[in-house]
Amino acid sequence: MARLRQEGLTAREMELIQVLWQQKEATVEMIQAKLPDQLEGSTIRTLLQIMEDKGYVAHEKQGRANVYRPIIEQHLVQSVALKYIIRKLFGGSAELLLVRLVKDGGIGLDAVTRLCKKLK
Amino acid sequence: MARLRQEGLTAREMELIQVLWQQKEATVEMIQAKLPDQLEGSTIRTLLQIMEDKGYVAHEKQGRANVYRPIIEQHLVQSVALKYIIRKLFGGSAELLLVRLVKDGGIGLDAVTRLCKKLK
DNA sequence: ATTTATATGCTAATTATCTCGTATAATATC
DNA sequence: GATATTATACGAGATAATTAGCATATAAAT
Repeated sequence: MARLRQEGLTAREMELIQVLWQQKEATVEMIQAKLPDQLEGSTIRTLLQIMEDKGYVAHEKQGRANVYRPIIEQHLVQSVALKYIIRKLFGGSAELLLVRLVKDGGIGLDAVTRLCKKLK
Repeated sequence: MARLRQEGLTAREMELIQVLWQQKEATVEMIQAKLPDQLEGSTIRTLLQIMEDKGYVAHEKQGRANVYRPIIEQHLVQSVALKYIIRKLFGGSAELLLVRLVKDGGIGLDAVTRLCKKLK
């Protein structure tokens, strides 16, 4: 039976591709070392395969190992995720999200101010 | 075997509790009407039961129907979601999230500035 | 060239999430 | 009080996500 998967990245897949964004490219072994949880190589390989099917990563052989690299820009995935939670949890208001971010202390007010100046 | 569930809200559960936040309280039927997808009442009831077990909603009988209400504040769930995607997609940097938000045009620079002043 | 080591690709199991059917209980109606 | 109605609670199956075992292939070493 044909496995039907969601088009987007799952939670675990996001963890993997984040490593790829940081490292530009990586082998299974390198990814394994960077992950928060300890996963078997075969597990990581399965996920990479799925992500490749979905069109998020590509690989080429180098020596006997596969070297994987992301083929989608990080900011695209970020944008999609942001839009999603703004709509689902903040009633469509990005401003409310920002307010929440500041109030939570996730970002300092000075940091916001600094950003304002830099982008002006 | 004892079903072990994650502590947080799943995607579908968030949809339901969103309705409860908006309506303050609601019956299964009311929730059903507000949902984007068409779900059977029994499905919604199952989800509500799970959410009640997790401690997110409570209910009381009114007539023959259960009336459900959220017992967790919306901003708490918002915070958790924000932390989640900051960690998963922005390498732990809330600043980067803000930059992306502005660059995407999700929030105007003037709005950020205005917020800066207001919170100062 | 043969051996050794190890990464791969396949397959399958496990866990989690989502969904609904149906028997039961509770309410309303007559 | 008997009957019809309808929401509930339970159980269970379907779908999706996560995980890893293992036979095979192949690069590297001698």
